Amino acid sequence: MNEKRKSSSKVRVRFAPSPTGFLHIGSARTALFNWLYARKNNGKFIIRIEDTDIARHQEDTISLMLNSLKWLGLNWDEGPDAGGRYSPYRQSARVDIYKEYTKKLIRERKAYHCFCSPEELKDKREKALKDNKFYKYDRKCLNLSAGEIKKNIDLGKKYAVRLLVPDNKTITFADNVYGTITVNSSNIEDFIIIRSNGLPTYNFSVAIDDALMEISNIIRGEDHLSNTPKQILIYNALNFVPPDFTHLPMILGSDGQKLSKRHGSISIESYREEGFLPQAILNYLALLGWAYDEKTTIFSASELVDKFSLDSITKKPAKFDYSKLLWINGHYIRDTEDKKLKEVIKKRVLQNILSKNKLEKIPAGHEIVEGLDEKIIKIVPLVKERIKTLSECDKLIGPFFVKVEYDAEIKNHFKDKKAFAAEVLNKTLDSLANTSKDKSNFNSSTIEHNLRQLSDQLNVSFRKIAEVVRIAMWGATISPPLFETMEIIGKEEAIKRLESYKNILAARL
RNA sequence: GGCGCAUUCGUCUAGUGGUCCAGGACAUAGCCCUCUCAAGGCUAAAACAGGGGUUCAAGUCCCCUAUGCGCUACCA
Repeated sequence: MNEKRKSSSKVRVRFAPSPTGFLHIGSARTALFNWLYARKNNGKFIIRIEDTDIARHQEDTISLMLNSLKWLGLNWDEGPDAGGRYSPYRQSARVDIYKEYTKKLIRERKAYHCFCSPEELKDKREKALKDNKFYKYDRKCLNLSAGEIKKNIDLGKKYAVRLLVPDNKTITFADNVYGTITVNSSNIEDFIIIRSNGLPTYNFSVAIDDALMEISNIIRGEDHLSNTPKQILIYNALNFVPPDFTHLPMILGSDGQKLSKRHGSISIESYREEGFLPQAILNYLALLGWAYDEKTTIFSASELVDKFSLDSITKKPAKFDYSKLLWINGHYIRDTEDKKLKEVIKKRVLQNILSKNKLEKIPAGHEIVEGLDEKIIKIVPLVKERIKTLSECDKLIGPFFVKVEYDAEIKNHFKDKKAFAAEVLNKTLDSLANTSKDKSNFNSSTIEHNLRQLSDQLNVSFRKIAEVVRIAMWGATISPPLFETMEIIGKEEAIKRLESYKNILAARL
């Protein structure tokens, strides 16, 4: 057994989730910072699964998390699926290692058997709490003789193993973010390192694995700051050299409370479904607790790698600001090449628009999925700067693919101006009928030209004319640019829609 | 209760003793552009938690208070 971490200067960092659910915002930020540090320093990024709590363990969440990580573009060099020379990368497969070290600690009298039952301990703790007293394990089992221990074990009594924490020693470590942290060991009880089921507790397994896997830098959430002294105690007991520590400020909900489901979506997966781009999420997450300079807010992944530094991480917990994420996502949507956007949008059209509308609702010619690419590539430039998420896009472009629906409000839109609206529709239909049968004549500029003429002719502002046509065309007061939209829909369908709305008006006249 | 950590516009932040009547971004408001909605451009409003020190000089250093958060589990 190698007792000391090799003093190599190689950067090795890890992301160590416990498989209890989706990858959420906070974990993703931790993963990102580890990844950035590894890539920046030509180091290794390692994934380790901390699955020592059988009760909370959910096997299927492992692949869910790994998929989210992949989707974000955070690739790893060693991990449960990738292997590596420090495998296995799952704590459940490393219990023999922990047992080995436990034996050693017991042999050296740095740890001891504890036969106290969880109920007994709980009672003591609650009593202390009730009396407003400081509670610490009373070391009832510390001085059991070898014979007593053997007898208990032979009797089949369950036991846990506790670390013997030295009294009144100063534990100090330098955190890259929070500076020098000092704790007196007397404030730490002899905490359990092995549960009565034989599995290690977090602080024990994490310290051993980080040491054995030669992790050079630990980058994790601030909630672990108070755990660090305990882990240092373990490093010391085992003669391991502690790594470099960096604790990241927490990410909180808008109310300053711990980010949770109450605050809306917290899993990366749900952001993906909502239509956020991975680079937008990465960019936003990087800005939570880190800043490069006084003005830059947009960073590509490679710029982040290039500019990232542990020194510029802030201490203050950050509130998650959904509207800023939205803005960044909108930026990246605008920034994406049309061709690439077309692919993502196409997927969503097939999944969310065409599949959710029954065939009979889709007008003739629109159920055909061929020609979809050509159509979407024309739509992309019309919508890319008006959407902040892809799910907004779904809503905006629906009528390109599916029959328009006019709801009650839209049907009533022209209340006392029905005659005017009807006139606009009639004149527009006329001019469409008069234009050559040649379909190439049905393009945005001639459409616009005709409508502008109509505006002059009726002496009505152009926007009022456009409003009528828009509502007929889109069943909504907002739409992508009208004339380009009509060109994409095609003359035949455009005429149909003008007539449908005309009939609605007629019915109400 | 004990221990630890934090505190600059509503939000994310810049700021490492003078260059800060505190800079940027999101959000908000107004104007411009405009076929709607956006996008874009311009402008506005908006902060050093409070109190004591140290210093010629404090957002920046020290102390106290307040508030918030974390740990205090046979969770991680």
